[in-house]
Amino acid sequence: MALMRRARRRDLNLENGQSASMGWQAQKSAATQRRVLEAAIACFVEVGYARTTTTLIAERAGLSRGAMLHHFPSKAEVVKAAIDYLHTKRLRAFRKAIAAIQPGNDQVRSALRAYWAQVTHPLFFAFVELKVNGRTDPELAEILDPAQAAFDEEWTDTARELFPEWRDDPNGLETALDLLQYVLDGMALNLADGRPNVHSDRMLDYLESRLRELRPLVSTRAAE
Amino acid sequence: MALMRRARRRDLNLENGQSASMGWQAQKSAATQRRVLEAAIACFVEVGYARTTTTLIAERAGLSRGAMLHHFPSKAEVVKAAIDYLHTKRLRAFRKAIAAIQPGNDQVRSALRAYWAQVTHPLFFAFVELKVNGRTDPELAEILDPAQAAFDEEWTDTARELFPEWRDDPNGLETALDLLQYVLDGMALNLADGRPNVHSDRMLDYLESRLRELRPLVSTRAAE
DNA sequence: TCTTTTTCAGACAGTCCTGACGGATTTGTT
DNA sequence: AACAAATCCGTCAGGACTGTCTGAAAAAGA
Repeated sequence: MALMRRARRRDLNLENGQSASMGWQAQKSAATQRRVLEAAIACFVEVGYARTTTTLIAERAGLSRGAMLHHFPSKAEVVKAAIDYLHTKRLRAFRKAIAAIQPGNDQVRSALRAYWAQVTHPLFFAFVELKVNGRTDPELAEILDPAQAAFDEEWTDTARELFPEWRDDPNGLETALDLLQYVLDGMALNLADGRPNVHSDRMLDYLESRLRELRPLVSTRAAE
Repeated sequence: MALMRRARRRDLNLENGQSASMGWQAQKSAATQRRVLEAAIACFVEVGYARTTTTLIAERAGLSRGAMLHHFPSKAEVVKAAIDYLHTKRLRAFRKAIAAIQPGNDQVRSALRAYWAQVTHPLFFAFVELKVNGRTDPELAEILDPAQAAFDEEWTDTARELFPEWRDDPNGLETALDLLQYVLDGMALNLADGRPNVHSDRMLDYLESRLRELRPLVSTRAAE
């Protein structure tokens, strides 16, 4: 039984759609834990990582601190779980956005917009908070780095699938991906508020042209 | 006299080269204050803004907390003064780098490298710390925003001077400047450690080509 | 030399956060 | 119904940080 509880807790971090399979009261536990994690992430976004206290998280989750500390015995555990949760959430949103890209449509533009949406999403701010604080917090970096690496890998794999014509020019593909990432990250950080403006619109157009330019010519280019 | 002290303190924040003009013992005071501010900035870089405590700053400056609180009556004042100090320091370093660019040399490359040096400098991490924490700390943002704006303005003015041939294409110039800033900021953040690698080198080359491309043709282009 | 001002150091109270504990309530099982 | 376990809550001591206070040392002026 204690074994099942542990398993249950693992499940939450990886998936959160399957609540029917287990008929226990554990559902409530899982729901509570999810509430806590979402509250934690919301705190990262709204008050910053540094000022996120266990009191604040519990309050926001509609829970007492004691109750929260029952599910997550220490603050570090909450943070770790929240990072995993955030990571899967970002990845899921990203996959969804990518899956919506049809081969018939303008793939470059779609991928660009998908990444841009990714980066202007509030969750990205949470990630930035963690990343910046991770620079001076080795313990945090240790949790964060794998997540970041997994996200990057997923992204490049997806890109390779989406643009098979780039297969023979890995250097060009890497350049394009780096360019995309750097520009959008830099833009997201400088825009502070996620609102698009004249700078971001112009830069997105410009960037789109450059990516098109970097892309090898496809033999049958019906989309362009 | 108390009036002079105040004036003296102002002077430090704006300039710190002129210690000969005032023959007072105030020099020691100025030196101490400078030590404090440099210690504060070093703390931002090394342990992050959030974990920077007055105790840590004083310790690092080789001072007692009481002594420090004599010069800066509260932590907020230290932070404010440190930001001003950091700002002038970055600006000075930047001006120096720009001034070294000769019309005869490759101006695009030089300007690019100057900005890149700017962004890989430790002081940039301090700025990032402040910027990110400013997102959720209005009081900090209030101090930071003017400094950032001044820096940007200085940078664009310098660029306008340096590249007069861009006068008739303000949109192109803005695009180029935005591109430069976004790419390098994004790169600096993703590289965490300031070390250049294959990604940064490749991107710098690519970026240089794009900037050249954006630049209007100069009638007498001896430098190219 | 004596006085005044400035600079520096240590000690103090007040506040906040964390983690631990004991008890109450709810849920699942027999 | 009765018992066991899980879930939840309030309180506590310990530690850290900030800001204020008092007093000593050093420098300037008379």
